[in-house]
Amino acid sequence: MAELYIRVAEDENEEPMEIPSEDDGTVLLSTVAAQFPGACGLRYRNPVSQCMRGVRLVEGILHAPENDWGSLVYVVNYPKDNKRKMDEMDAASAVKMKRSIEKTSDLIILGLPWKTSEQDLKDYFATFGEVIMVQVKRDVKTGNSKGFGFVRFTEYETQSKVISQRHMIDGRWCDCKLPNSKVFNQCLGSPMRSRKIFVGRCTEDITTDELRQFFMQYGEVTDVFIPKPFRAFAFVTFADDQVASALCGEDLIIKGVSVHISNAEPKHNNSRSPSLAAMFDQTPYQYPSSHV
DNA sequence: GTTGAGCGTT
Repeated sequence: MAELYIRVAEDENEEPMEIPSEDDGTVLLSTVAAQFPGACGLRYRNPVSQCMRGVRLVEGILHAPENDWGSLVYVVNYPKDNKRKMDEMDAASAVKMKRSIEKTSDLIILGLPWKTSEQDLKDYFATFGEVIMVQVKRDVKTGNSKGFGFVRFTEYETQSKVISQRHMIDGRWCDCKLPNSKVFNQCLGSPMRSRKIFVGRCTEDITTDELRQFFMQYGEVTDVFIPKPFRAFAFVTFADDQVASALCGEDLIIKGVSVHISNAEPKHNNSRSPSLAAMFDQTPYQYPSSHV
């Protein structure tokens, strides 16, 4: 599809602005946000049904309905807590609620045969339900399996079933459990008022632009930082601390990689996380009063 | 080129 411009407006009755598409016909959310700061998506009125329809958004990329943007006017979506008069807590509690009801987690698989590959894992676990991520942990130098890995399912019922039994994989009995990091996270108390999140388990091919485009869907992103040289983590700062705290504890999938979101800790700090310190120490962790 | 309880390059 040749490069073209699509018509975007704040509101159906406002004058539209022309916004460029990419070579493949998609439109980047970041392009929209450049003109409409805080935008998190697009919608349009379907000429046939007269209903508003949402535009497909995958990892920061907006896809044309029916592969053709046409001459329709697309209307900007904003995060609910920006536009509507919602209670202060709603954005955060909505995510937390969703998580507590039926949110899947990465599961650790212990005892894998050395030869088992990610494809083997995917083939095996697909018999239980839809798999959205598998990993075999390997020695970075030799590439040899460390004998354990991770799996993530779409459906919570699938996860429950998989946890409830042992698994014969390539001739060995393996256990699937909630990883320790998860168990601790469930004990996390009140979130701190930080607008910055720590994005752990990043791979080297994930760029700052991709992080920005991905996290835009949750709220306005004001900063992305990736340490160099590569250290497998990044920081993302939102305009709204509610968005940041709502994401803490989540495992999100970016470019097929499961990254882990936690609160960005203060720089000078002992190696133990606040939640661990709070659990094992008598003295509660003191959150810093001013922290960006 | 080995191994067999564990926990994902903060």
